[in-house]
Amino acid sequence: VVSWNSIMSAFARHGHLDEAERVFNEMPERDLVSWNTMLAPYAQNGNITGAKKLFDELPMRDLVSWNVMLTAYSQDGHISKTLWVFKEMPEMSLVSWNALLAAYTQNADLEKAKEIFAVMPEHNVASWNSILLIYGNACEIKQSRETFDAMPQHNVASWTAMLSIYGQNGDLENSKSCFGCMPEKDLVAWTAMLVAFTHNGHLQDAQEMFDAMPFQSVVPCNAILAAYAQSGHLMRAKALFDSMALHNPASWSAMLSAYSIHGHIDDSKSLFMDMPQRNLASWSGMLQAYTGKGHLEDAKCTFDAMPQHSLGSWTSMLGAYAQGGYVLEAKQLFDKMPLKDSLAWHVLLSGYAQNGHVELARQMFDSIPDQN
RNA sequence: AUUCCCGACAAGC
Repeated sequence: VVSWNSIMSAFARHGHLDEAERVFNEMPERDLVSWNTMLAPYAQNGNITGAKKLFDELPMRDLVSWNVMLTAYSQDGHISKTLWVFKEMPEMSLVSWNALLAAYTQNADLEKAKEIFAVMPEHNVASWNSILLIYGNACEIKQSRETFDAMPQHNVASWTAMLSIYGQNGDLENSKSCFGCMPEKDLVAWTAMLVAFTHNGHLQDAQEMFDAMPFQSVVPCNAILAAYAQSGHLMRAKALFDSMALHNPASWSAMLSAYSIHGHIDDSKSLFMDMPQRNLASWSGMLQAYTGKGHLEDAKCTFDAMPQHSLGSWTSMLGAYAQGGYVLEAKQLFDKMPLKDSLAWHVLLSGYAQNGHVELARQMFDSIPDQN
């Protein structure tokens, strides 16, 4: 069984889930490890429903199975579900506590995270890493650094987290020195350094990282692709996109939104048609292509065809009507919005104002709940 | 390296 399990997990590690499943189906006998090996990728890919479904089908469950389920929720920041599983599980380990802690980190809930950290029976590097991250996400760089200095050990994740935090705050020098100090550099570390460069507008340095990187993966490709795309190097971005062996949803949406933002509607459209699956970001990207150029008919068709809407898609459509002077349509759409944030009010109001509907604008202004 | 915890990627907000 152990050999079969090893083969399975090797496939799963490299993303060949279909192969892993084939092995699972073919093996003469299966133990809990086999089942858990099948379960884990669901959590790692953020497929909560898939994880839950398989979890419910498990013939037996051990601590690992429960932990996998716990992290499936935790990674998505579902606090209530995470807590529910945490309370439901028959026993828990340090891993379980860390997963719970990570859920609060996802939610940027510093107070709760500190509370959990204080009550958990023991800590390891992963627990400390969560704390330094949560400070970093709250822009408490000093606290983050103090945590880093105070923790008993560091691993690659600690160094990489610190590197990214500096990068997010524009401190490239410290990012670079983290990268230099790391005893071991893996794919994630390299990518984090690359991203620190792209997010701070250092395309050249990013490209050098990319070229020097001893690993290859879709993630760093996406990062550099997005950097080129955003800065208007569309040909270069497209060439990179075409050369990539693998595309994930992030690759598609980086490319699509670049076309849309820069007004290349036809390219947006053909890319959109080529997409193997479309998520909310894809639809929004396509919508943005039309609204940005005032193609109201196409925009509306796209909007109506969307399987789901976000606040952003509503506002985008609303803005297109308002900018085009179609205040009636704008108002109708506005009334249908299930949720109206201040941006939506603002967009509609500006639409009235810019098109000379002073009286309507005034009436609208008076009915705004939050008039700042 | 038989399965579980922490760090990297797109876009909107």
